[in-house]
Amino acid sequence: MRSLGPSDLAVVEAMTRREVSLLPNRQIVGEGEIGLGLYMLTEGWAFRYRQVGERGRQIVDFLLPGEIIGLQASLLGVLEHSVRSLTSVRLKSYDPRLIAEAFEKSPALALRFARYVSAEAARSDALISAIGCCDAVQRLAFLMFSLYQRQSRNRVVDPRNCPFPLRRQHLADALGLTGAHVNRTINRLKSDGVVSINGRQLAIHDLPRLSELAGFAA
Amino acid sequence: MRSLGPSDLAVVEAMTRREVSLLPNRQIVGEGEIGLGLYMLTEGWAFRYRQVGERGRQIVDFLLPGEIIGLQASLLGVLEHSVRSLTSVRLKSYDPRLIAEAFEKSPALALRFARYVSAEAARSDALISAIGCCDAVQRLAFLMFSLYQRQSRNRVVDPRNCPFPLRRQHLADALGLTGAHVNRTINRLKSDGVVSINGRQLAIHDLPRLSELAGFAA
DNA sequence: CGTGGGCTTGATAGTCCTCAAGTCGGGTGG
DNA sequence: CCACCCGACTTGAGGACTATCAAGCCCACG
Repeated sequence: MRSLGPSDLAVVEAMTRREVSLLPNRQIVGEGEIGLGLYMLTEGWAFRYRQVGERGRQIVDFLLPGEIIGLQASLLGVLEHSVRSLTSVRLKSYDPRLIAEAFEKSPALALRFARYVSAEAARSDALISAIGCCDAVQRLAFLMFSLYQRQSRNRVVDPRNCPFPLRRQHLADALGLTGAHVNRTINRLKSDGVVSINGRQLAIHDLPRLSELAGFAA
Repeated sequence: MRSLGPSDLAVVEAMTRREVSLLPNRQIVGEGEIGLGLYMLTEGWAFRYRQVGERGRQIVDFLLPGEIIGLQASLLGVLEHSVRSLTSVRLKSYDPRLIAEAFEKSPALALRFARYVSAEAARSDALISAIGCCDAVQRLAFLMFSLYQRQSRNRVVDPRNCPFPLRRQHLADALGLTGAHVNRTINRLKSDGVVSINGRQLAIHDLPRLSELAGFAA
């Protein structure tokens, strides 16, 4: 993707508001919010989710540093999901009118936004496939591999020591499983020598195997 | 959404190619394709899906008349899924460069495309939630209700006689179930007086109940 | 040191899958 | 017009996978 020109950046600058920090597990945007929020996650992880019924929570995507929060909502004008911080995070806040402004004045920026939304959609589609067609081992492998790969795009990541701040319950809520079963499945992956989790780090012992289980053709 | 101006339509006109008809269950775009296709579905239904492993097929979305095929692929430049006709269809074909052209010359059109992709993404997210958190009855209710509602947006649809060209296997592949279990579940919905399927028509006997089961707050 | 949340583990049950056989209906050719 | 045929639908029995519930453990934290 081409980088943006000075005029594109000026559009962004004009709409930048302030920067805030949040503790883990705080609501960033949600169904209770007034108006639409538009943010960039400058540090830390977050996740997008939907409340299902009274007790069910479906995590739809994880958000990594550098990614945008609230783009879909700003485009559609309605809030179909909520976003929470997973770790401590730092957010840059923008005026949601930035979107409309970009489409009017900065085609390169608008195209970026559109591609960003498409990429999110592609991730959603991949998650649907994993949940719809795969068993617990494959689902976990899929999520672990995806998150490893997404982190690898921005910087070099040691597969044996990969940041992985998700708790069992996050994995469960993202993959349509229960915390208990996620745990059992992680044990199996560990005893099979594929991956292990220590604290908030993921250690990938057999990357080819993981990617194969994840459904990314070996 | 505001309607497009004459200059927007001119951009579309210039990129319009030809119109084609296809029989049911034909590949429209797929992993085997050369280049990216961009189409509008003028008549009939289609579905977007991903091949998972050797035998698994996950349907990610259904496409109704008036909807666009290949937008995500044209934006990202890669094909993450395939599209097939569900019924007989009629397609208008466009030059994929229409996308880039729109972003350069027609902000209103570009915004439309972006919103379209966002809406698709929102549907994907909703499907994730249904598959991840709901049992078979709720998943079926969700899909039936969604498709009824989408059709209702364009024209008046009789709930007792709603077009529904999906076979059991399509329902199964979309919802992460098997054809056999879809069938049993449909029987239960029928004996509970919620909906019934006759040929290619869906008859909704209890719309409030269906929407409640589907997770759309009663 | 007490406390609480997350993790771990076990027993049990339910949902859904697998496999397979039988039925139905629509299209085709004689 | 009827017999045939194939694909889709239907139904049943048994089994696999995962949920549910509950208890104990461990560690971080106050």
